[in-house]
Amino acid sequence: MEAFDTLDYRILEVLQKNNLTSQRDIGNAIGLSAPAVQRRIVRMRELGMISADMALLNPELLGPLITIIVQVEMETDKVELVNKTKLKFRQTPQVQQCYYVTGEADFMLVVVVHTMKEYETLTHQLFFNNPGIQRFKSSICMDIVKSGLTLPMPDAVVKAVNNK
Amino acid sequence: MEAFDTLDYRILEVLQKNNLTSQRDIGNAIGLSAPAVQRRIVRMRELGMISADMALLNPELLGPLITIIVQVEMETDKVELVNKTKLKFRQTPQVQQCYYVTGEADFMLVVVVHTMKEYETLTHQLFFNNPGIQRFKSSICMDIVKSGLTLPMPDAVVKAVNNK
DNA sequence: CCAATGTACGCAATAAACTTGCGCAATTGG
DNA sequence: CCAATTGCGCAAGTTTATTGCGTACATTGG
Repeated sequence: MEAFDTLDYRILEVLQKNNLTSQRDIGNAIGLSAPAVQRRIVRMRELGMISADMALLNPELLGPLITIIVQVEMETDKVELVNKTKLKFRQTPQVQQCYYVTGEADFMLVVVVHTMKEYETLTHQLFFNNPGIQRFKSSICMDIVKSGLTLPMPDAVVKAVNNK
Repeated sequence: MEAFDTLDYRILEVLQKNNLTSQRDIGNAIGLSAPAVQRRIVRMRELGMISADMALLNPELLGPLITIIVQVEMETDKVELVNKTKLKFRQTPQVQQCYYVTGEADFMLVVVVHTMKEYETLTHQLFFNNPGIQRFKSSICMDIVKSGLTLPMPDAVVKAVNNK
């Protein structure tokens, strides 16, 4: 009742690549009926294993967009201040991703804006107006070589599929 | 025939958040019939505006996963070598995202692995075995504060929706 | 100015996919 | 050994997606 089994992972593997795959097709691929697949998917949604279903858009066609990787360094590591900063990043639409990391920088951000002017405004909002932030370094993206949020499946699943 | 209009962008805005939204619901939201929405979606898929449809999985529940941000610095900027390196990154499943950027580093990678041992093996494959790579810096992710690939809509669209 | 063309729409019908009820088999626990 | 639980497949029911068709509107060319 608690955990997920290999069949679940194989369903996830498919949905992660294409969540419009019909339950019938998934069923055929893994040896289950469509309703069985459906019930597993519902369950995985309820348990939060599948957290969202989204369409991936093409940045090239959506208009001129600038992607910037920002490394943010904080003055102190006060928990309260860090949490407040996290919240701010989370709430900012232009911040596509935010990682709290070890090393020199404290945060790594992936920011998407329409213009450099918008980015400048954003830096004021996020960094200059924030007392806890010491420094930030921007790396402009010239090429999105690869983009995705695909996660690797547990080793056991990978093996099971390869041995088929 | 060529471009996209405001209605298209509003459809994209919805699908980007939840691509399981029914065409009827989208239609009601923007004042179109379901078939009209359907035809626009088909067209946007054909033109590559919608490049994929995927389920987002929960890293916490999928098992122990380690996310690492890697900054890669190359020795030379020879086009040939850069392209070869891009290809290698693109083909590596553990590389979730790869950005070719300006600044100190040449590449920014988001890497996801099951164990540090796997990461060590990966660094050998990707970096030590690659003559063009001078140095790389790893930042271990302690918290995925925000994750997504949502793109901002053209300003005109945003305004149009807010004024409704 | 008026036809001809193309494009996008809505409605209605069809097709496909999802969802649910039900009975059965396998496993688990008393 | 029996009752309870779990997950399955099948078949029916429901919703959603897709397609055919006629119409409206804008653009173009005579």
